[in-house]
Amino acid sequence: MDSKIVNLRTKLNIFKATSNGANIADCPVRDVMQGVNGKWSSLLMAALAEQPYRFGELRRLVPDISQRMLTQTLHDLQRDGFVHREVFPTKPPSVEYSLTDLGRSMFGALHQLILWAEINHGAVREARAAFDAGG
Amino acid sequence: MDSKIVNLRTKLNIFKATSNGANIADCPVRDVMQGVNGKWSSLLMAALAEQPYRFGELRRLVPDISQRMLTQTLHDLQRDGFVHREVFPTKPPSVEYSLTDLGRSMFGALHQLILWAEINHGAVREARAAFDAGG
DNA sequence: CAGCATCCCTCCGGATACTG
DNA sequence: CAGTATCCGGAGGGATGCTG
Repeated sequence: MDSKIVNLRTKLNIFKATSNGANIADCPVRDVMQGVNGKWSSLLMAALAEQPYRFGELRRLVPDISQRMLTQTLHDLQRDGFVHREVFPTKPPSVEYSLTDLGRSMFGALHQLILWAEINHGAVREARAAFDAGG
Repeated sequence: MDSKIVNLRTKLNIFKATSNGANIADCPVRDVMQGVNGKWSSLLMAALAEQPYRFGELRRLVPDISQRMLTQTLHDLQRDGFVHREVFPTKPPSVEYSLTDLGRSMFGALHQLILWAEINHGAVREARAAFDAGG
């Protein structure tokens, strides 16, 4: 048993949240994970980790995101301090999105998960197939 | 610009998915992230990374999860090959859940994000407060 | 170009009651 | 103890149309 993990649970109250009148924000994991939880968040983080992009460019990069969800997800990422939004008063106006320092820091961790997903994608698919086949 | 990340996008088609007739499973990030995306998945992974637990123990560890969601999330994690489910034919029966090798491997990456969340929770909350206050 | 507003619907997930 | 079954409200998210 990894003592670091036990310490993590004990010290940070990973599991305690809304019970006993506490707010969900008291649980760092749940609170911060909500940023990653969105259907598009990690995808947009990966895109902006590459380089800054404008609104329309992001739409083209992620063809099947609706403009509503793009707006909303970028807004949420901005609110969490991960994304910086810069408006250039050109005509027509253009808006550029980029990662903040906090965003880059967060993506450093998220990146590990993305790399893992790429490497082990096949294993996960096989596990699913086996599960669906035999039980 | 990090060439590794550019390579990631190009090579793995992070952003392409359901367009041009492809399945979402063609995008490793989206496909695997769905496991993490669940409201309870990462929490249960963290719990089981600590040690194997039985159904009722998990309920007590995560007081505000409904038994429906606990069943369903464990089922999904099992299907993805992250969690092993072992039934002991005792009376009354007991079921133990533990991480598989694949699950432990995945949690290695997820753990980075959890640690990040703990360390930077304050920064995220401050960013939100600032955003909500001034825009 | 970069969005906000509106409508609408799916499905996530909670509450409750019942089984092996 | 460890689940299934059913009902149901609300958030998530798509489609469309309009603005600065």
